[in-house]
Amino acid sequence: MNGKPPLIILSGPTAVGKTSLSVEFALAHDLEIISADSAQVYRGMNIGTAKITEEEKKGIPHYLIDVCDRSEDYSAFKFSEMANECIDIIRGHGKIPFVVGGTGFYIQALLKGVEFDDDGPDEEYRDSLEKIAGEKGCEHLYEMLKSVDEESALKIPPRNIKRVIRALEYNHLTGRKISDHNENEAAREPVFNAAYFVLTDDRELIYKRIDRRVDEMIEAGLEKEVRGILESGTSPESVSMQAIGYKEMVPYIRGEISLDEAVYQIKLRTRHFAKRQLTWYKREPDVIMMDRRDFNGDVKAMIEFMDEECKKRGLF
RNA sequence: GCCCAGAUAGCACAGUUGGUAGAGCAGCGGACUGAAAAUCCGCGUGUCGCUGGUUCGAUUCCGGCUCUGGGCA
Repeated sequence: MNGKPPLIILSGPTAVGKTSLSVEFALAHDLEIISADSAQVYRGMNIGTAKITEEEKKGIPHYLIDVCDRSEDYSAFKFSEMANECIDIIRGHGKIPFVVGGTGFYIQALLKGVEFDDDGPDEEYRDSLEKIAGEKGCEHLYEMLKSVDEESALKIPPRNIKRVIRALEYNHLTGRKISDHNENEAAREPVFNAAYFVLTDDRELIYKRIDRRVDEMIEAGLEKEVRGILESGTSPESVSMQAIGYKEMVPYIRGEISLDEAVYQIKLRTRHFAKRQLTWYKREPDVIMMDRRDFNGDVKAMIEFMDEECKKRGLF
Protein backbone atom coordinates (compact mmCIF):
# COMPACT_ATOMS: atom_id res chain seq x y z
CA MET A 1 0.00 0.00 0.00
CA ASN A 2 2.69 2.46 0.99
CA GLY A 3 5.57 0.47 -0.44
CA LYS A 4 6.71 -0.81 2.91
CA PRO A 5 6.82 -4.53 3.58
CA PRO A 6 3.79 -5.90 5.46
CA LEU A 7 3.94 -6.99 9.08
CA ILE A 8 1.34 -8.08 11.58
CA ILE A 9 2.15 -7.79 15.27
CA LEU A 10 0.39 -9.11 18.35
CA SER A 11 1.64 -8.08 21.76
CA GLY A 12 0.18 -7.58 25.22
CA PRO A 13 0.87 -8.23 28.87
CA THR A 14 1.93 -11.64 30.06
CA ALA A 15 -0.81 -14.24 30.57
CA VAL A 16 -3.40 -12.31 28.58
CA GLY A 17 -3.78 -15.10 26.04
CA LYS A 18 -1.56 -14.02 23.14
CA THR A 19 -0.38 -17.50 22.26
CA SER A 20 -3.70 -19.15 21.52
CA LEU A 21 -5.09 -16.14 19.70
CA SER A 22 -1.95 -15.87 17.59
CA VAL A 23 -2.12 -19.50 16.49
CA GLU A 24 -5.79 -19.20 15.56
CA PHE A 25 -5.14 -16.04 13.57
CA ALA A 26 -2.13 -17.60 11.86
CA LEU A 27 -4.21 -20.65 10.90
CA ALA A 28 -6.94 -18.43 9.51
CA HIS A 29 -4.55 -16.53 7.25
CA ASP A 30 -1.69 -18.96 6.67
CA LEU A 31 0.86 -16.85 8.53
CA GLU A 32 4.19 -17.80 10.07
CA ILE A 33 5.05 -16.57 13.55
CA ILE A 34 8.16 -14.80 14.82
CA SER A 35 8.40 -14.77 18.61
CA ALA A 36 9.28 -11.43 20.22
CA ASP A 37 10.03 -12.80 23.64
CA SER A 38 13.24 -12.21 25.55
CA ALA A 39 13.02 -15.41 27.59
CA GLN A 40 11.59 -18.02 25.24
CA VAL A 41 14.71 -17.75 23.11
CA TYR A 42 16.64 -19.76 25.69
CA ARG A 43 16.85 -23.50 25.23
CA GLY A 44 15.89 -25.55 28.26
CA MET A 45 13.79 -22.83 29.83
CA ASN A 46 10.32 -24.11 29.07
CA ILE A 47 8.03 -24.26 32.07
CA GLY A 48 8.94 -20.91 33.62
CA THR A 49 8.72 -19.03 30.33
CA ALA A 50 5.36 -20.60 29.44
CA LYS A 51 6.93 -21.59 26.15
CA ILE A 52 4.53 -22.70 23.45
CA THR A 53 4.45 -26.48 22.98
CA GLU A 54 4.50 -28.36 19.68
CA GLU A 55 0.84 -29.30 20.10
CA GLU A 56 -0.10 -25.69 20.73
CA LYS A 57 1.67 -24.59 17.56
CA LYS A 58 -0.86 -26.58 15.51
CA GLY A 59 1.61 -26.84 12.70
CA ILE A 60 2.28 -23.11 12.41
CA PRO A 61 6.02 -22.45 11.98
CA HIS A 62 7.48 -20.49 14.91
CA TYR A 63 10.77 -18.64 14.69
CA LEU A 64 13.12 -17.28 17.37
CA ILE A 65 12.19 -19.77 20.06
CA ASP A 66 14.99 -21.94 21.44
CA VAL A 67 17.64 -20.10 19.46
CA CYS A 68 20.02 -19.24 22.30
CA ASP A 69 22.17 -21.13 24.71
CA ARG A 70 21.55 -20.08 28.31
CA SER A 71 25.07 -18.71 28.59
CA GLU A 72 24.51 -16.37 25.64
CA ASP A 73 23.18 -12.87 26.07
CA TYR A 74 20.26 -12.09 23.81
CA SER A 75 19.40 -8.47 23.14
CA ALA A 76 17.15 -6.12 21.22
CA PHE A 77 19.87 -5.84 18.62
CA LYS A 78 20.12 -9.59 18.09
CA PHE A 79 16.37 -9.88 17.97
CA SER A 80 16.12 -7.16 15.37
CA GLU A 81 18.77 -8.75 13.18
CA MET A 82 17.42 -12.27 13.45
CA ALA A 83 13.81 -11.19 13.04
CA ASN A 84 14.66 -9.41 9.81
CA GLU A 85 16.24 -12.61 8.52
CA CYS A 86 13.10 -14.52 9.47
CA ILE A 87 10.97 -11.95 7.70
CA ASP A 88 12.93 -12.53 4.50
CA ILE A 89 12.46 -16.28 4.80
CA ILE A 90 8.74 -16.02 5.45
CA ARG A 91 8.20 -13.59 2.62
CA GLY A 92 10.13 -16.03 0.47
CA HIS A 93 7.38 -18.50 1.28
CA GLY A 94 4.91 -16.00 -0.06
CA LYS A 95 3.50 -15.40 3.41
CA ILE A 96 3.07 -12.44 5.74
CA PRO A 97 5.24 -12.48 8.85
CA PHE A 98 3.40 -12.34 12.16
CA VAL A 99 5.37 -11.08 15.16
CA VAL A 100 3.97 -12.29 18.49
CA GLY A 101 5.34 -11.64 21.95
CA GLY A 102 5.39 -9.48 25.03
CA THR A 103 8.74 -7.76 24.73
CA GLY A 104 7.70 -4.32 23.55
CA PHE A 105 11.25 -3.06 23.38
CA TYR A 106 12.15 -5.70 20.80
CA ILE A 107 9.09 -4.96 18.72
CA GLN A 108 9.95 -1.29 18.72
CA ALA A 109 13.50 -1.98 17.58
CA LEU A 110 12.24 -4.11 14.69
CA LEU A 111 9.30 -1.98 13.66
CA LYS A 112 11.21 1.28 13.58
CA GLY A 113 14.39 -0.21 12.23
CA VAL A 114 16.40 1.17 15.12
CA GLU A 115 20.08 1.34 14.25
CA PHE A 116 22.49 -0.04 16.75
CA ASP A 117 25.63 1.42 15.28
CA ASP A 118 28.16 1.09 18.02
CA ASP A 119 29.73 -2.41 17.89
CA GLY A 120 28.55 -3.15 21.40
CA PRO A 121 28.17 -4.67 23.81
CA ASP A 122 31.67 -4.34 25.17
CA GLU A 123 31.51 -6.97 27.89
CA GLU A 124 34.91 -6.17 29.30
CA TYR A 125 34.09 -2.51 29.66
CA ARG A 126 30.70 -3.30 31.19
CA ASP A 127 32.32 -5.62 33.69
CA SER A 128 34.83 -2.96 34.68
CA LEU A 129 32.00 -0.48 35.21
CA GLU A 130 30.07 -2.98 37.29
CA LYS A 131 33.13 -3.52 39.40
CA ILE A 132 33.40 0.21 40.00
CA ALA A 133 29.73 0.35 40.90
CA GLY A 134 30.19 -2.50 43.35
CA GLU A 135 33.12 -0.82 45.04
CA LYS A 136 32.24 2.85 44.91
CA GLY A 137 28.52 2.79 44.30
CA CYS A 138 26.35 3.53 41.35
CA GLU A 139 26.58 7.25 42.03
CA HIS A 140 30.26 7.15 41.13
CA LEU A 141 29.38 5.82 37.66
CA TYR A 142 26.86 8.58 37.34
CA GLU A 143 29.57 11.15 38.08
CA MET A 144 31.70 9.53 35.39
CA LEU A 145 28.85 9.88 32.93
CA LYS A 146 28.31 13.49 33.91
CA SER A 147 31.92 14.32 33.17
CA VAL A 148 31.88 12.79 29.67
CA ASP A 149 28.26 13.35 28.64
CA GLU A 150 26.34 15.71 30.85
CA GLU A 151 23.37 15.88 28.53
CA SER A 152 22.67 12.16 28.75
CA ALA A 153 23.26 12.22 32.49
CA LEU A 154 20.44 14.69 32.89
CA LYS A 155 18.05 12.24 31.26
CA ILE A 156 19.03 9.16 33.22
CA PRO A 157 18.25 8.69 36.92
CA PRO A 158 21.53 8.36 38.89
CA ARG A 159 20.59 5.00 40.33
CA ASN A 160 19.47 3.38 37.09
CA ILE A 161 22.65 1.40 36.76
CA LYS A 162 21.82 -0.40 33.51
CA ARG A 163 21.14 2.77 31.62
CA VAL A 164 24.09 4.60 33.15
CA ILE A 165 26.39 1.77 32.09
CA ARG A 166 24.88 1.68 28.62
CA ALA A 167 25.36 5.43 28.22
CA LEU A 168 28.98 5.17 29.30
CA GLU A 169 29.53 2.23 26.99
CA TYR A 170 28.04 4.07 24.04
CA ASN A 171 30.26 7.06 24.69
CA HIS A 172 33.28 4.81 25.22
CA LEU A 173 32.75 3.04 21.88
CA THR A 174 31.67 5.94 19.70
CA GLY A 175 32.71 9.14 21.42
CA ARG A 176 29.17 10.38 20.95
CA LYS A 177 26.29 11.07 23.31
CA ILE A 178 23.63 8.42 23.73
CA SER A 179 21.09 11.18 24.24
CA ASP A 180 21.69 12.24 20.62
CA HIS A 181 21.42 8.65 19.46
CA ASN A 182 18.19 8.13 21.37
CA GLU A 183 16.72 11.31 20.00
CA ASN A 184 17.54 10.34 16.42
CA GLU A 185 16.17 6.85 16.79
CA ALA A 186 13.01 8.05 18.50
CA ALA A 187 12.24 10.20 15.48
CA ARG A 188 12.15 7.20 13.14
CA GLU A 189 9.04 6.17 11.30
CA PRO A 190 8.08 2.50 11.09
CA VAL A 191 9.88 0.69 8.28
CA PHE A 192 6.99 -1.76 7.89
CA ASN A 193 3.41 -1.38 6.87
CA ALA A 194 2.24 -2.84 10.13
CA ALA A 195 -0.91 -3.68 12.00
CA TYR A 196 0.24 -3.60 15.63
CA PHE A 197 -2.32 -5.25 17.90
CA VAL A 198 -2.15 -5.17 21.68
CA LEU A 199 -4.34 -7.65 23.50
CA THR A 200 -5.43 -6.57 26.94
CA ASP A 201 -8.06 -7.37 29.53
CA ASP A 202 -9.42 -6.37 32.90
CA ARG A 203 -6.43 -5.99 35.19
CA GLU A 204 -7.93 -8.16 37.91
CA LEU A 205 -8.46 -10.97 35.44
CA ILE A 206 -4.90 -10.74 34.17
CA TYR A 207 -3.64 -10.96 37.75
CA LYS A 208 -5.84 -13.96 38.47
CA ARG A 209 -4.59 -15.69 35.35
CA ILE A 210 -1.02 -14.98 36.41
CA ASP A 211 -1.61 -16.54 39.83
CA ARG A 212 -3.16 -19.61 38.29
CA ARG A 213 -0.42 -19.95 35.72
CA VAL A 214 2.32 -19.78 38.34
CA ASP A 215 0.59 -22.53 40.34
CA GLU A 216 0.44 -24.59 37.17
CA MET A 217 4.14 -24.02 36.55
CA ILE A 218 4.95 -25.37 39.99
CA GLU A 219 2.75 -28.42 39.38
CA ALA A 220 4.40 -28.92 36.01
CA GLY A 221 7.79 -29.19 37.69
CA LEU A 222 9.38 -25.75 37.64
CA GLU A 223 11.58 -26.65 40.60
CA LYS A 224 12.98 -29.66 38.75
CA GLU A 225 13.62 -27.56 35.66
CA VAL A 226 15.51 -24.91 37.60
CA ARG A 227 17.52 -27.52 39.51
CA GLY A 228 18.51 -29.13 36.23
CA ILE A 229 19.57 -25.78 34.79
CA LEU A 230 21.73 -25.00 37.82
CA GLU A 231 23.26 -28.50 37.73
CA SER A 232 24.09 -28.05 34.06
CA GLY A 233 26.42 -25.24 35.09
CA THR A 234 24.35 -22.26 33.97
CA SER A 235 25.27 -19.37 36.22
CA PRO A 236 22.46 -17.88 38.28
CA GLU A 237 24.02 -14.56 37.32
CA SER A 238 23.54 -15.05 33.58
CA VAL A 239 21.06 -12.91 31.68
CA SER A 240 18.89 -15.93 30.96
CA MET A 241 18.51 -16.66 34.66
CA GLN A 242 17.18 -13.18 35.38
CA ALA A 243 13.87 -14.33 33.90
CA ILE A 244 10.95 -14.27 36.31
CA GLY A 245 10.27 -17.69 37.76
CA TYR A 246 13.93 -18.66 37.62
CA LYS A 247 15.71 -16.10 39.73
CA GLU A 248 13.08 -16.50 42.48
CA MET A 249 13.48 -20.29 42.56
CA VAL A 250 17.23 -20.11 43.17
CA PRO A 251 17.06 -18.95 46.81
CA TYR A 252 14.40 -21.60 47.46
CA ILE A 253 16.61 -24.33 46.01
CA ARG A 254 19.45 -23.05 48.16
CA GLY A 255 17.19 -23.40 51.19
CA GLU A 256 17.14 -19.67 51.92
CA ILE A 257 13.38 -19.18 51.52
CA SER A 258 10.31 -21.42 51.61
CA LEU A 259 8.49 -22.63 48.52
CA ASP A 260 5.50 -20.51 49.49
CA GLU A 261 7.69 -17.44 49.61
CA ALA A 262 9.23 -18.24 46.22
CA VAL A 263 5.80 -18.75 44.67
CA TYR A 264 4.56 -15.51 46.21
CA GLN A 265 7.56 -13.66 44.77
CA ILE A 266 7.07 -15.14 41.31
CA LYS A 267 3.42 -14.11 41.26
CA LEU A 268 4.23 -10.65 42.54
CA ARG A 269 7.08 -10.01 40.11
CA THR A 270 4.95 -11.27 37.23
CA ARG A 271 2.17 -8.85 38.16
CA HIS A 272 4.66 -5.99 38.27
CA PHE A 273 5.96 -7.09 34.91
CA ALA A 274 2.49 -7.11 33.37
CA LYS A 275 1.94 -3.58 34.62
CA ARG A 276 5.24 -2.41 33.12
CA GLN A 277 4.21 -3.91 29.80
CA LEU A 278 0.90 -2.05 29.89
CA THR A 279 2.73 1.20 30.59
CA TRP A 280 4.87 0.56 27.55
CA TYR A 281 1.93 0.05 25.18
CA LYS A 282 0.19 3.18 26.41
CA ARG A 283 3.07 5.23 25.13
CA GLU A 284 3.57 3.34 21.90
CA PRO A 285 1.98 5.17 18.95
CA ASP A 286 -0.38 3.52 16.45
CA VAL A 287 -1.16 0.42 18.45
CA ILE A 288 -4.56 -1.17 17.97
CA MET A 289 -5.84 -1.95 21.44
CA MET A 290 -8.01 -5.05 21.79
CA ASP A 291 -9.70 -5.42 25.14
CA ARG A 292 -11.03 -8.92 25.66
CA ARG A 293 -13.97 -7.45 27.54
CA ASP A 294 -15.14 -5.81 24.30
CA PHE A 295 -15.29 -9.22 22.64
CA ASN A 296 -16.65 -11.21 25.59
CA GLY A 297 -13.53 -13.31 25.15
CA ASP A 298 -14.84 -14.59 21.81
CA VAL A 299 -11.79 -15.60 19.77
CA LYS A 300 -13.72 -15.69 16.51
CA ALA A 301 -14.85 -12.10 17.00
CA MET A 302 -11.31 -11.02 17.81
CA ILE A 303 -10.01 -12.66 14.64
CA GLU A 304 -12.66 -10.91 12.59
CA PHE A 305 -11.69 -7.59 14.14
CA MET A 306 -8.02 -8.19 13.38
CA ASP A 307 -8.99 -9.19 9.87
CA GLU A 308 -10.79 -5.89 9.32
CA GLU A 309 -7.93 -3.83 10.69
CA CYS A 310 -5.46 -5.65 8.45
CA LYS A 311 -7.64 -5.04 5.42
CA LYS A 312 -7.84 -1.34 6.25
CA ARG A 313 -4.07 -1.26 6.05
CA GLY A 314 -3.93 -3.17 2.78
CA LEU A 315 -2.32 -6.21 4.34
CA PHE A 316 -4.78 -8.75 2.95
C1' G B 1 -20.07 -16.20 83.06
C1' C B 2 -15.63 -13.47 84.92
C1' C B 3 -10.58 -11.34 84.10
C1' C B 4 -6.74 -9.46 80.73
C1' A B 5 -5.10 -7.72 75.97
C1' G B 6 -6.22 -5.95 71.21
C1' A B 7 -9.48 -3.36 67.46
C1' U B 8 -5.81 2.55 63.15
C1' A B 9 -4.80 2.08 55.07
C1' G B 10 -6.10 -3.84 51.00
C1' C B 11 -2.44 -6.71 54.80
C1' A B 12 0.56 -7.28 59.25
C1' C B 13 1.57 -2.73 62.28
C1' A B 14 3.67 2.23 64.52
C1' G B 15 1.79 6.70 66.61
C1' U B 16 -0.84 10.86 68.62
C1' U B 17 1.57 13.44 77.06
C1' G B 18 -6.17 15.57 73.56
C1' G B 19 -5.44 19.82 68.00
C1' U B 20 -8.77 14.38 62.55
C1' A B 21 -2.40 10.11 61.59
C1' G B 22 2.67 7.33 59.00
C1' A B 23 6.70 3.72 57.69
C1' G B 24 6.80 -1.35 55.29
C1' C B 25 4.45 -4.73 51.93
C1' A B 26 0.37 -4.78 48.53
C1' G B 27 -1.86 -1.29 45.08
C1' C B 28 -1.71 2.81 41.50
C1' G B 29 1.00 6.08 37.96
C1' G B 30 5.45 6.83 35.05
C1' A B 31 10.41 6.23 32.47
C1' C B 32 12.93 3.12 29.00
C1' U B 33 16.08 3.06 21.94
C1' G B 34 22.37 -3.01 22.12
C1' A B 35 20.77 -6.65 29.69
C1' A B 36 13.94 -4.99 28.77
C1' A B 37 10.82 -11.23 32.18
C1' A B 38 16.31 -6.16 32.93
C1' U B 39 16.84 -1.46 35.47
C1' C B 40 14.86 2.82 37.65
C1' C B 41 11.47 7.06 39.29
C1' G B 42 6.94 9.02 41.59
C1' C B 43 2.06 8.67 44.59
C1' G B 44 -0.91 7.33 51.09
C1' U B 45 -5.45 5.43 48.93
C1' G B 46 -8.12 6.14 56.17
C1' U B 47 -15.82 7.21 59.42
C1' C B 48 -8.35 5.67 63.71
C1' G B 49 -14.60 -0.94 65.73
C1' C B 50 -19.71 1.14 67.30
C1' U B 51 -22.06 4.33 70.83
C1' G B 52 -22.63 7.79 74.85
C1' G B 53 -19.79 11.14 78.28
C1' U B 54 -15.88 14.83 79.69
C1' U B 55 -13.71 18.88 76.66
C1' C B 56 -13.39 24.83 72.80
C1' G B 57 -11.78 20.21 70.47
C1' A B 58 -11.64 12.87 71.30
C1' U B 59 -8.62 8.37 66.98
C1' U B 60 -6.23 9.52 71.90
C1' C B 61 -9.25 10.14 78.42
C1' C B 62 -13.87 7.70 80.86
C1' G B 63 -18.48 4.38 80.51
C1' G B 64 -21.29 0.90 77.71
C1' C B 65 -21.66 -2.36 73.48
C1' U B 66 -19.66 -5.58 69.49
C1' C B 67 -15.85 -8.57 67.60
C1' U B 68 -10.97 -11.15 68.00
C1' G B 69 -7.09 -13.47 70.82
C1' G B 70 -5.39 -15.36 75.72
C1' G B 71 -6.46 -16.77 80.77
C1' C B 72 -9.85 -18.33 84.90
C1' A B 73 -14.09 -21.02 85.90
